[in-house]
Amino acid sequence: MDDDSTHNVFRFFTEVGIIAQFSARLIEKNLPERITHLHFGLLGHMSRRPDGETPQQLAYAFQVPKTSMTHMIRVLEAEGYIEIVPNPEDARSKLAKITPKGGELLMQAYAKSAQDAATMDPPLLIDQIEQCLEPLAQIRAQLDAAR
Amino acid sequence: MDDDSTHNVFRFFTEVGIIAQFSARLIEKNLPERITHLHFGLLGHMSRRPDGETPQQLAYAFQVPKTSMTHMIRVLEAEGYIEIVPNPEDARSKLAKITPKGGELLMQAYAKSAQDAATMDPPLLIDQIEQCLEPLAQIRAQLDAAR
DNA sequence: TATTTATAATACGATATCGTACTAAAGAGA
DNA sequence: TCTCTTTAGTACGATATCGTATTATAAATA
Repeated sequence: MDDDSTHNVFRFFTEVGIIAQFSARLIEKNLPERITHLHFGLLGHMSRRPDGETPQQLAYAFQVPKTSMTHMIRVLEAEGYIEIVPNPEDARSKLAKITPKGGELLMQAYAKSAQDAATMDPPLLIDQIEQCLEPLAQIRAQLDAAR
Repeated sequence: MDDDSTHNVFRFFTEVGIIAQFSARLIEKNLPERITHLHFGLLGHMSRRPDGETPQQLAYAFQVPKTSMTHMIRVLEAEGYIEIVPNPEDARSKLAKITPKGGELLMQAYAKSAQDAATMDPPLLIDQIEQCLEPLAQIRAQLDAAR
């Protein structure tokens, strides 16, 4: 890889890192006290998997250590946004599933954040966002395959 | 903003969040124990500002609370990667400057991470990365202006 | 089957994050 | 100059992160 490409890769990571910070703030502004953007992501993930997922799978999907995931799902369970049930296929394991209250939180935070995003000043650059979407998805898939 | 655009904005934030996680791991793999990708970012930032910056400016630039920045620069100082000197223009304030040892760390971590990035399998999608770079920079600038 | 090895989750402890309250200096206005 | 207000940084405490070691179960193999 030549120096120019290397430089661009680092610039890319820098921009992505800053934008990720901004989006985290945008969403957390519309979430209750102890709930972070990662919890929000977890709820969205689970809402698409009604049979539940194991803590292991969730840790892998969100790229955090297992112990961190243990803590996160405990917070979500303590607040009633998910329930944790035994895994019928493996007695060592568990399944985390979103509850109706969790679904409520997800939808409301989504709606409020969408409203915030829609009323930003200066306005969000929707064209640029849509232009990035496919390449970003490809890059993410590639990084995922490389680990 | 229509439902479709809203959906795309959230998808965009999701992809960006996951890629940011990956890039953080990529870099932290080549950093010493207590040093994170944010410290790496701080060193890069300071290397472009030889006169130093105040903790306040750094907290703003990296979108973290002042108290978090206090802690981060303390770690960097304790390890000798930066030095903290009084701000000659304001006795309440300080200036953080990168040291030669910090410059060393920055360069070595950069070189190692570049090497890792260049040898990934499957290989990094340089074309897609370069294709995103300008729109991402515009989106970041817009988010910056909106806060 | 009995034993060994591998895996899922967690307990625990060290460190990091970040909100609130505080101190000290700067800047504004009488 | 003498308040009054604002601002830069930090102490402190509650909670979060994450590495290491541990427990329980599953899977592999003798």
